[in-house]
Amino acid sequence: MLKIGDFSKLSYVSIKALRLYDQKGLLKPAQIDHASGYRYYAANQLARLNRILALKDLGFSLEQIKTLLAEQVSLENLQGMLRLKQDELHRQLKQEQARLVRVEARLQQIQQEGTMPTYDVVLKPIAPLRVASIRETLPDYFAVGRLYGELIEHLAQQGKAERPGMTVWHDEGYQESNVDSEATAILQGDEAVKGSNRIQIQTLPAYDQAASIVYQGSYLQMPAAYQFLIQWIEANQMEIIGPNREFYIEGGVEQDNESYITEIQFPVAKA
Amino acid sequence: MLKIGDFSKLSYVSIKALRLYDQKGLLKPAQIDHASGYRYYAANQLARLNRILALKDLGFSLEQIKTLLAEQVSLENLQGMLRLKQDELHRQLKQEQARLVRVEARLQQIQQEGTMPTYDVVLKPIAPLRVASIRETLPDYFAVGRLYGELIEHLAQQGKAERPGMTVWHDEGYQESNVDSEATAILQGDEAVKGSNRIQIQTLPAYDQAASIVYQGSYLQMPAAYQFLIQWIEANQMEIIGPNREFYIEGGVEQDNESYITEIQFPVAKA
DNA sequence: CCTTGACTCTCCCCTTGGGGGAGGCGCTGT
DNA sequence: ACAGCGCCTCCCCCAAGGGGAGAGTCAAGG
Repeated sequence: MLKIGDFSKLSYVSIKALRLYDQKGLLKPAQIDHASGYRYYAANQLARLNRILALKDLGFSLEQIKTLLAEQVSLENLQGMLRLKQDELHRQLKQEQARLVRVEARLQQIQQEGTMPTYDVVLKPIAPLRVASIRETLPDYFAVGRLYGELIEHLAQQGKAERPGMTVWHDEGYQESNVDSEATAILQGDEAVKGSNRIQIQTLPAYDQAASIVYQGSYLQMPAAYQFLIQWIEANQMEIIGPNREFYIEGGVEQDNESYITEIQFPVAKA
Repeated sequence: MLKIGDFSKLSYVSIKALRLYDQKGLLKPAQIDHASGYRYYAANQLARLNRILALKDLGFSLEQIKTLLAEQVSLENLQGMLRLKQDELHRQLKQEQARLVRVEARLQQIQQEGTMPTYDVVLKPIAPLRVASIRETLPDYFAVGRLYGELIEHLAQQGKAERPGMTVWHDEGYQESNVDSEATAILQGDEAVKGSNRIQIQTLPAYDQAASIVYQGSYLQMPAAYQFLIQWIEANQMEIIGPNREFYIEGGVEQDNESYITEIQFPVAKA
């Protein structure tokens, strides 16, 4: 019979951990002195402890190990849990690799710019979005303002207030002219709003991932932000899988207001 | 000014997290109503929040992000932290890959054996070890018992009790005869013990990693455990980088006592 | 103006796998 | 018999929030 300290040295497992495994029911000492509370381990419990360590090393939690060590666990269960863990590790591995790429991309940006990058790209999921919208091909990007005028007026006719605006740009890449634009007003949950022959009520699709940045400044300088975002997407080996969106978080009709805040989103997926 | 709920929806960050970032000093609301305690955020704080999210996504802790966001952080510091993170991610990646290999190896074992494997391989570091030892080339593995007799007698002459025994097998691979064997008695910390012309006092080298299993049973059946361990080492793409050791955790002079417990260790490194 | 329902506040407990330490006995060697 | 270490339980701590209680606040409709 070994006292906990001896067993700890033998197994390279801390006394604290051994007591925890006792408490969690993973490895009860072979004997416990009821008067003193001292734990006494048998040398052959080292085998069970080693099994625990091996499973822990495979990435299982103590709770999972407990079920894996239960007598009644079937071979299929065992294999199932291992396969699950295998999948999980696979996914984690890919995630970590992507993370590494992102760190490297940021290092490169710093190298090039000589300072902390101006923008920060965030990946986020995009939920489906109910909107009222007008889609039209316009001579240039700035002409979209007129469509918002129409939208606001349409809502006002139904006694509705102005809504946050968002533009969907349907073209792939930059257009000198003939810009396929969709101006939208974002609707709440299940709010009833009527459309018209120019104005459509629709639900925009969700995307698993979008790369987004928040841009503060005049609309005139926005192409630089676009360029940054598109470079980031390329550097991180992703591809654009849908039309991009512009959310006007704080905005208005002037072109060169430096305090305007806009969020640009590109739906993306790992290439 | 946005209330915390609006800011949360805008940023896809939970209210709980926003309050935490406030408390930790990462992102203080632009304004706080002193009477009600309500937090009010400005839209342009979204940029800072996005920077926080981006850095978090790179794997930094909130504390690290706080220092990274401090105004006085220099470009070198920034690059340094990113490089460090890059290294860390590299190491983690390799570890995860090794873990995945181990899961796959275990799945294969189960496939072959049709049951939970008999042994569990544990990787552990090996500390330097002070021993009294006799090294000799013996006719076979079992002959090592005689050397322990000598060791015990030698210790007894100095008024010392018996010590836990351990054998170092210096040959690479299995030997039919002429087994280069070293029987050792493990000494405590800095205990003074004299050697002799046959008995050496020495400190055995440390190893970063050893693959070990605990074997319970007769010495006669031990080769099966050896085979298992060596297969595991191969399956996990490691190589043996030193002589293996046998610790007699519970043992004696009989050959076929089924309750004997032995730990087998092979120093290894990633191939 | 009042009420109601949706928001928000602080405070507390919970998660994993133990680490650190306090205060109080137990074991062992001399 | 005593000293010194070993062991016990109990409590608090880590990161990054999640869940919920109880109480106060805000905005809109009647």
